[in-house]
Formats: sequence, C-alpha cells, structure tokens
Amino acid sequence: MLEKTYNPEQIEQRWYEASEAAGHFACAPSSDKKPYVIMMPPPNVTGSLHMGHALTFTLQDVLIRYHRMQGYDALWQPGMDHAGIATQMVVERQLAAENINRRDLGRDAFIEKVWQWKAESGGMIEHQQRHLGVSADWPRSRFTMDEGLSEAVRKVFVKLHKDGLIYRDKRLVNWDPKLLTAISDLEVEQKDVDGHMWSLQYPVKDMPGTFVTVATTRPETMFGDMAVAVHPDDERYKYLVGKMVILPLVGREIPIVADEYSDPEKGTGAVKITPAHDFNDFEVGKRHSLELLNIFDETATLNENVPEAYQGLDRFDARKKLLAELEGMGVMVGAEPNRHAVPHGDRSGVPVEPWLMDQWYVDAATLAKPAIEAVRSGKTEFVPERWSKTYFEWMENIQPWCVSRQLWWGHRIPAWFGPDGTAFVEETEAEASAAAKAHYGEDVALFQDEDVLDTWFSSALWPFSTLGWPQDHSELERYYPGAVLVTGFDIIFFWVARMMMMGMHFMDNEVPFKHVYIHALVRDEKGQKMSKSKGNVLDPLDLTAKYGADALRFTLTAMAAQGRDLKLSENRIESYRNFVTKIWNAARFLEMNEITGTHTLPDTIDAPVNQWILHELNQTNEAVSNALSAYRFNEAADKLYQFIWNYYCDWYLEFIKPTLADSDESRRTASYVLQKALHMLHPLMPFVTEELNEKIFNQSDMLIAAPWPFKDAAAKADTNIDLVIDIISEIRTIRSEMNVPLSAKPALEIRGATDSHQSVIMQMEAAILRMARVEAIRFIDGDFAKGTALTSISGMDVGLPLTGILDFDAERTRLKKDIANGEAEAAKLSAKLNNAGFVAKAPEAVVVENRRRLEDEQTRIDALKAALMRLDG
RNA sequence: GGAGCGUUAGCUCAGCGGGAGAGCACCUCGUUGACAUCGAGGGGGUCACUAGUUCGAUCCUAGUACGCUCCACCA
Repeated sequence: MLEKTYNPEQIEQRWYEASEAAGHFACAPSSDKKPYVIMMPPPNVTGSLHMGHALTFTLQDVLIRYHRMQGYDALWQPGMDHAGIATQMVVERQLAAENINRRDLGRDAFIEKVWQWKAESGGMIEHQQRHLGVSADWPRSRFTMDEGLSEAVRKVFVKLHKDGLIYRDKRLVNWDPKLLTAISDLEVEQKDVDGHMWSLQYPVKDMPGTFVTVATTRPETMFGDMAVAVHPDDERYKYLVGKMVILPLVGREIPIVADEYSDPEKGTGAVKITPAHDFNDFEVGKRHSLELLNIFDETATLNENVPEAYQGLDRFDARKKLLAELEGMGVMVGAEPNRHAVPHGDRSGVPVEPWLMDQWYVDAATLAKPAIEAVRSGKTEFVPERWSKTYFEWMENIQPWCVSRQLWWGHRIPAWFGPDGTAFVEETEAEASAAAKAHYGEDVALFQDEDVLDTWFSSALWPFSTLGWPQDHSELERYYPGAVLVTGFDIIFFWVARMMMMGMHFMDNEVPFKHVYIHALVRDEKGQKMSKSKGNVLDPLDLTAKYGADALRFTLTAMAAQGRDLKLSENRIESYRNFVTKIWNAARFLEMNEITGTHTLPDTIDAPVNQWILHELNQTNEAVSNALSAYRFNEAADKLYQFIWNYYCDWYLEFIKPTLADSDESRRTASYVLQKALHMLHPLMPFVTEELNEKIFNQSDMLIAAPWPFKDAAAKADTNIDLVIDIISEIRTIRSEMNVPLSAKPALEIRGATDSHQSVIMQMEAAILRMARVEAIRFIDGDFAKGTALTSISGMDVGLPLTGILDFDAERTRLKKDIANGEAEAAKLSAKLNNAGFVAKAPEAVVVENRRRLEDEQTRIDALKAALMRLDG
C-alpha cells in the first residue's frame, strides 16, 4: 500500500540512483537513434546551486528527458568551468586566513593549492544538481582545465594567432587595481556614485590674468594631463589654440589643442586631456601626438611621475589632499555635487583604472562576421526571437576582446618571448624554441608569457572541445552541432556570442547549436536580481527538501513563460506540491480498488466516459508535445496540471466510481490513462512518476526509458460527456444557491432530450445520481410541478422538484440573474450579426458559430422566462 | 543618448485579432473510504490611457503615463 502522503526524500534519491545505475543518463553513440544534444553551461567550480541554476537545469532536463522518451540518442554534456578569477579569489581567501600570500607561495605551489581545493571542495554543485534530478551523462563530465580541453585552448590560440586574429597590442585596458589584472569590457560594471564636478583653473602661459577652466570628476588625474582641448569652432577659445597652459603644482607646460572631441555645450567647453588614464583622452592624445604619462602603479597608487608629496598615496587619498591644496591656491574654483557613473570591476567591486599595457587581443570583429551571418540566415535561431536583436547590436559593434589576465589560475598563454621581446606563439615550448632558433639563428633562452587566458576563452570552445576536438573527430561528427543551448540573457555576450564565433571558425562554418533558448532570470519576491551580495538568495535545495524536487521542478517549468522574468513565490511551489499529492492520491485510489499492474486497453471501448477521457488524453498528449517542441514550458505544465486534476480526478474518476467494480473496461481505461499521464509528466516530475509507475503499475521498465509518443488510443471526440458535466454542474449550483440540504435527494426531471442526449444520460445514470445527489432521473413530456427549480441545458429543460424546499424568492432572483446574463450576451451577439460588415467579411465559420450561440442563448432565455412565469403563476 | 521589456481579478502571473483565464487569497457549504496538501458552489476585471487600422482590438500600429532592464556615456 502507498503511504497516505507522498514522502519525497528517500524516494527521490532511490530513483535517481537507479536510473543512473541502469545507464539511462548515458548517450548511445553506436545506436542508430537520431542524436539530440544539449551542451550544459558548465557552472563555476566554485559555484553552488542557486535558483537560476535550478531553472536552467530543470528546463534542460525536461528537454533531455522528453527527447530521450521520443526515441532520440540524448546527450546532455555536463562539466564545470575553472572560473579563473572566482576560483583564484576563493583559494586566496583561504590562504589569507592562514596569513599566506600567494606571492610568498609562488606560482607553482599556488596552482597546486588550487587543484587541491578543487579536488576537495570544488564541484559541490554536481552533487546538488543530482538532487534536482539532472540526468546528464556524468562520466563524460569535463573540466575546462582538463588536459584535452587545455590542448584545445592552445591549439585555438595558436591557430588564431597564425591567422592574424590574435595579436599583442599596447593600449588602454580596464585595470582592476584590487585583483591586479586586466579585465574585459564585459566585466566592467557601471555604477552610479555620488561625487563632485570640480572646476580647475589653469593659467595660460605668457598671458597673465588669462585662465582656462576645465571640469573634472577626477582631479587627481591632473598630474597626468598632457593638453587642454577646445572645439576648433569654439569662438571663445580660438585665440588660445596653440598657446600653453601651466599645470598648477606640477609646473608642466601643456598645449591647448583644437579637437572635435571637446563639446562646446559641456562645461566651459574646455576639457583636460589625460591620455594615459582615459579612453577618450587616449584617442585625443593619439591625434595630437601627446605623450602618455602614467601616474599610477598597479594598485592605483600614485607613482614617481607626480610631485613628491603625492607619491605613494592611494588615488582617493591623493584626491583629498590635492583638492585641499588646489583650493588653497585658488585653482579649484568650483565644486558641484554630481551623481555620475563610475566603472567598477564586477568581481572586485572597486573602480577600474584605464591603464596602458601590453595585452593579447582577439580580433572579435572579424570572427563576428560569420557568426552574425549564421543567425541572420537562420542557421541558429534565438527563442524568443527578439534576443537576436540584442545579439546583432553587440556583435556589430564588437570591440577587440582582451583575453589576457594577470592571474595564475587559468590556461597559460602559449607564447614565449625571446631576449628582444619577440613573441613565439606555439603549442609547446619545444616548438617555440625551434621557431626562435629559426628566427635568431641560434638557441636562445625563452621565457613564457606569465599571463593566463580569460575564462571565457575556454568556455567558447565548449561545444567542440568536450567532444574530443582536436584529437578525435568521431563524436564531433555525431554530436555537433547541438540542438539547443539553454541559458539566460545575461550570458549572451559572455558566452553565446563567443561560442558562435569560435564554432563557426573552427568547425568549418558550422554553428554550435540550432536554437538558443533564452529563459528568464529568477528574481526574488521583490523582483530584484538574486545575488550573494544582496543576500536575497533562495537555496533551491532548501526548497526541494521542503516540497520535493518534483514540486520545485514543476513550479519552475510552469513559471517559465517566454520573455518575462519570474518572481519566485513559495506559495506557488506549495500549490504544485499539492498537485504531486493529488497525483499520488489518484494512484492510491486505483490501488484501493485493486486496479494495479499492467493494463492494456480493450480492443473496443464502448462507454462514452472512457472514449471521452481517452480523447482528452490525446488532446493533452498533442498539446504537451507541441508546447515542448516550441519551448513553451509553462503551457506544457498547465496542460498536464489541468488534465490530471480537472479532467481525470475531478470528473473522470468520479464518473466511474459507481460502476467501477463491474466494469472491466473502465478499470482498464482508468489504469491506462493514469499510466500515460505519468509518461507525459515524467520529464517534469521524474521521481514521483517513477515511483508510481513501479508501485501501482508494477512496471520494471523505468519511465525514463519509456517510449513517448504512445499509440493512439480508441478515443472519440463527440461523446456528449460535456452535456453530463453541464447537467451535474447546473444541479450543483442550484442546490448550493437554494441551500438544498445534502440530505435532500430530489429526482432529476428532463424534458426535451434528444435520443442521443437521452442515451448518454442513461449510460451515465449512476454517476449523475451520485454526483448531483439526485434519487432518480425522469424524462418527462408535460409540465414540471410547482416548486421545481428549472434551468435550460442544450435545448433541454432540466428541473429539480423541490416542493417544500424551494425558496420562491431566491429562485426568482436566480432566474432573473440568469436571464439578465443571457440577454446581455444575446444582445452582443445580435449586434454583431446585425452588422453587415461582419456577416460579409468575417470568416464563414465565425459567423456560423455566432449564429449558433445566439440561437442557444435565445432558447435558454425562453426556457428561463417560462420557468419564471410558472413560478409566479 | 541608444535599444528592449512590462502595465490583465486583492497578490503572483498566463493568454493575445472573434465567447476575459489559472494558482493563491476571499465568502458559503461539506469529513458518504483516493485526496482537508481535499471536495462543491460563489464573489471579484471599462485587460494603464489616447488615437488609428479592422466587419471586429485586451491582443496589431502610433503616441502618452508609470515601472523595469541592457548597452553606451555625460570632461
């Protein structure tokens, strides 16, 4: 016997282990099935499962399980990302607790520590994914720092370098003075901060009493000023162009230059130019051949290029000191409070400094071209489609991708420098040495580039590096490209775009995936993005412990409507937990009636009620399949919910209860339908479905491997069961509104039933008696007795004789309300039908449908009016 | 500054050219063996506003208001 309520805990674990042990998560490369591939976005090795993960993995698991059942060779490729900065920070923090600095440790020893950490506590997330039911092919799991994947990284880097698509360049980078590394544009986050706009007055040389006033939010960069720019057309300054100003405190003479970068509308129209510390100024500097004066060291502390009193000061301390001094000198002539955006490192949270350095760059603009074309031509489609626009906008304006990072944890850049700084980019040191020998004509000592690659560089190769490239191409042939990439929009630039670029370039112009399904972000109940720093993170594992993994999965699926972020509410999870309980109890019902074991349908189905539920089953099957094929997850969930709760439990099981003991057909149909419902439910709720499939239906074959679609059953569309539902509902309403006590069991009188109506009513007699709580059904010709509550259903007059019970006033009110509703509806319909344009131009079917509705409505109104008159007469 | 999204029942959200929906909450009734994590019934919405297209608009177009997001940037 099943327990009274479903208890997920042990059951989930048991089924997860059983399905994995049976090999159902594994792909089948040698089968003749069609492959269906999803590349799992590899979570950070430092990561733990958050709600966004729970959503994305649930949706992917639904797709994988669904396609597996559809007979595909499903490959869900799992793995983990080495997450350069994040992981290095974790390990550094641990070392800091022991008062160890990574520099004291040395590079090799530090990396050793990281690997150690990874072995011990990395990858907790896989453990958590399993709790959620993730059915990935775990033995295939890859780590982006694995030897095979590292080889792919080296190969790609070298090849791109040879193609001229990776190059070394000296330009301004976003420097993170806390993490001490360059970061890419994407890792920079603009944050509004309250600051000031300070105005500084620079004296013009040889023109006593003449000043140029510039405005800045960063006065300390003054030390690096190399010019003042004014607009060439700005009449106010024309006479000053070519003159020099004297930089206060420093004494350096810098030119006033004419440059269109200067906006006459802004501030005073004169702008200070700090070429070494501002991206715009850098460009101005290039145009005017200005020198670049770097005033910071790597920690954004002022260096020897500033007056001695400021050397060694942190940038913010320097600002304070400088402002005081400038104010005293009368140089600072204005200070307006000003809220403005300041670029911050997304990991470190500190303002980044534009800093001039040598770094490695990927020529993203060139790689982007085929990647753009692939989406434009539809080889890869975004779902929802509008995200392709986001993709295009970014790709068409893409900047060189700075891929070198001054970190230790990551793929070391395969570049070796000779004594004169010449770079030799090769996959191995031996090859580099050989190239160097050819270059210099003799053996020379080389030293390898100290830097590592941006984490996303290896992630970009994920769709083919995990399939054996570059060593082995056999899996690539079978499993590349993937069917769909499932991810959030926040990762389109970081990852999707780069996989597209690398995939197109290295896989013979073949896209890495056919579809990109962009799901919503999970937000907290206030609609805020969940993040550790905000402390509003909900732990999915707490929720699975509380409500069960099936309930959480179903909730996320049901909430995953396209195009809108989802605010997770525990209420909703609770209601879907109740749904699990409902399914459980439906199964218990079968069990109590000894309808267990395997059941096939009889060859012919005679009872309308069985034909009806089979028809609804088919409709649901079709709707769910269509919904999942179109990534309309919420629709699939809704249809299943509705079918099982409203159709199967609320109506069907109640219908068959009275005759169940005697009807083999109903017993077999009830069993068959629930079993098939479990099939359809399985991708969303893998655990409770397996449990019931085994316990109730004695199936030794697991649902995870069961075929779907199943054979079309003996369904029938026009069973008139809807009529029976209407009768029962109407009678229930009357009873409720008339306060008919439960103990009262009047007869049910029906006038004007057609033969086919009469037939289905008689076949459903036992159910109607029970569900409407009536003692008999009588088909009559004459008048209803006085004191009969009346209604009209599908052209029949349906009466409930309530002599002695009926409250005439209440009945009058009820009828009047019903008539009023009917008349309002009829008025709308006739207005529509009296509109010549409607009749002429609307589709025939719509016109016919409206006519039919009007007729029905009028029949009903007439019947109700007659009932009202009889009441008064 | 550029782009996008949202505004539907008290709350959270589906739907989206032809009869306004769900879950939760609310009101009434109910414990006859699947289920009170439940059953039956009910109340509740000029689908933000304004114009347009259309025979017909919650749905399409344009604009307005409010809210939000992303990108770029304000010396």
